[in-house]
Amino acid sequence: MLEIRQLRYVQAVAEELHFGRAAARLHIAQPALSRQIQQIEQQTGAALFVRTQRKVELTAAGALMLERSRSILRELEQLEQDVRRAGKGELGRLTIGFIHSSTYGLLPRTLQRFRDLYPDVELELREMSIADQATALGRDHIDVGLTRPARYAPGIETLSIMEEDFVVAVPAYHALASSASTPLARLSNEPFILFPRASSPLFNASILRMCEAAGFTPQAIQTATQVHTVVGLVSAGMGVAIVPVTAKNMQVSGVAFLRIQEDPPPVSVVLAWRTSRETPSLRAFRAIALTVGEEFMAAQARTRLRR
Amino acid sequence: MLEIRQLRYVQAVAEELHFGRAAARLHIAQPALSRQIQQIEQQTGAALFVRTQRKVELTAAGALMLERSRSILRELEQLEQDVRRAGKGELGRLTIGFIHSSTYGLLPRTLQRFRDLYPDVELELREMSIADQATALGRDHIDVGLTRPARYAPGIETLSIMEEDFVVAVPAYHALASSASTPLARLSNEPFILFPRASSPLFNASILRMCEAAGFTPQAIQTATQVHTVVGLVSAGMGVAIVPVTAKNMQVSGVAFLRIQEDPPPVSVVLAWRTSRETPSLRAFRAIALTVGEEFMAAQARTRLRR
DNA sequence: TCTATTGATGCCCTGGAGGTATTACCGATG
DNA sequence: CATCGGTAATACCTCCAGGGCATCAATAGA
Repeated sequence: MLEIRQLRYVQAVAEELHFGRAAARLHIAQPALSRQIQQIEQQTGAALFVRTQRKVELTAAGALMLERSRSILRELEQLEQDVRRAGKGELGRLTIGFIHSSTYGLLPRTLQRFRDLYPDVELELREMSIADQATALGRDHIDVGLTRPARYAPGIETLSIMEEDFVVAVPAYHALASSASTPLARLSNEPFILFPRASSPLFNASILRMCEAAGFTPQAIQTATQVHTVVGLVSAGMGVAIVPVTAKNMQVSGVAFLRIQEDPPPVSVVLAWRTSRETPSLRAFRAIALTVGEEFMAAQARTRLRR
Repeated sequence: MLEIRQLRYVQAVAEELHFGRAAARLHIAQPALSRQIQQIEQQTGAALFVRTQRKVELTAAGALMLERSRSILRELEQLEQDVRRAGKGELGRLTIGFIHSSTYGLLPRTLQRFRDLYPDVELELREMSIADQATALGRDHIDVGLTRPARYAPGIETLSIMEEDFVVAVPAYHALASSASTPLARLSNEPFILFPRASSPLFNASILRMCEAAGFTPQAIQTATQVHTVVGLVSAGMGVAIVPVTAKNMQVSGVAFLRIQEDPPPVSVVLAWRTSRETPSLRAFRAIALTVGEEFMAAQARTRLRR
């Protein structure tokens, strides 16, 4: 089979139409080039050049080979570049699972920054519940999940990229609505909108635990899986709720958010991925998500200090 | 730059996912392959394979390289084949000039046979006068001309591919129309349709010469450049003419053709081309045109014998 | 713990690509 | 017409990168 070297030599001679100059351009001596061309001609059985003593001319076969060689050499160069970029994670495809609540801030900012830095990595986005992401990771349906801590199968690695505080959400007309913060105990007799234990075990357990620490068990009047549904129900006046602070970004009117004076443990947003499917793009995505998470937390801290 | 060998090695390992088997397939030893792959990875800075002790897996960069390598290797193989074919004249493009009279038999049959044998040579056809072909050859506008003997510039080679007899054409109602042949002297008082000396010097001179040998000078009542126009005028009853025998194939009714008893020298059809632009396709075309010409002459001879 | 498998490493060898010197060929030039 | 200049081809030698063989290292499985 033809070698790349041979294509480059043919190209040089065909373009210079002069063995000496072509050899100089290739940084080899003229006899070596002459021999290589001869060998190619022998190998293909086709005369590529007509060497009359005073000039070199292309034959039809030579012209064909020049044209095609150029194209192959271009492709090869492109391939090498692309492999290099793929190795650095600048090229490829990343399928990202994410929970709905991350669409309010964390996800869009991460995506924007990632696209700026790695414009040639195709991103595919899939909104999925925490549980669905766990199984999707196991089946390689997604490369990475933007999700919450949970029990993952072995081989799944997680990285906490941000912790967010819980806040209390009350209807705008509620007596507490104008306060900046409240002890949890003040809510002991309020009707609660809670997360169902089955589908949102993390939120459910965290909230029950903090209420119990405050000395009461919240009375559920309704449950809802997604944070934004819960906030919607609060806005409709059905009751109060404890939600992660990102809920503030959801643009639901008629709801006031209050800091919890007991400072209960925050809830994490994590990235989850399969260790064996680590790719450079994934590493890059992790790094970016982490810094974005840190920025969000810094913003949270500033807000807290201002009050 | 990447070498073809490297692409083939990557492809083999990527497809086998096993260094030992891949090496066997490449007819080299496993250590050599391991080293080559390492070198490629170092050269591109991208990990192509993940070697866990029990199995080999592709990375994203490796998958990319596999796919693109396949395509480049295919192209390269195709290139080598095509160059080989171009060298044998089975591929390329041939621009052919031809005189109008060759369209009745010689040209179509040559083209048909050439296309059968060399289906991948593109043929471009240009009807041109003898003089135009001479200049077109000098300017490389055509690769070969199907024409008549003439004075060509130096560097133009010609090959006679067939000789055709002259015959006499008379209107169907003419007294001679039912004869198979005639001596030229019988035409001494007929009105003649002749070829103009300026644009058809060969026919003009040949006809004048044979008439003079028969003892008379033909009386021109009209001149016309193309054979089929001349025959048309004969059919219209304007006079008689001396034309090459191919005129019989022109499907003009109301004309009778007679052999000339003096057997004057025939006229040639020649191929003309520029020596320096000799290509394999051109050689192939010459060979085919020559055999077709011989077949036509054999057919002429048979016809002559039958009478 | 031992064995089998498989990729990596060390060391040597060789073919072929490349270099230098030279030749062969031809056109130009006085 | 002899000579010179330019150019591709040839002869011969060198050297190195790709390849082979032997072996190691790491891990899974019995």
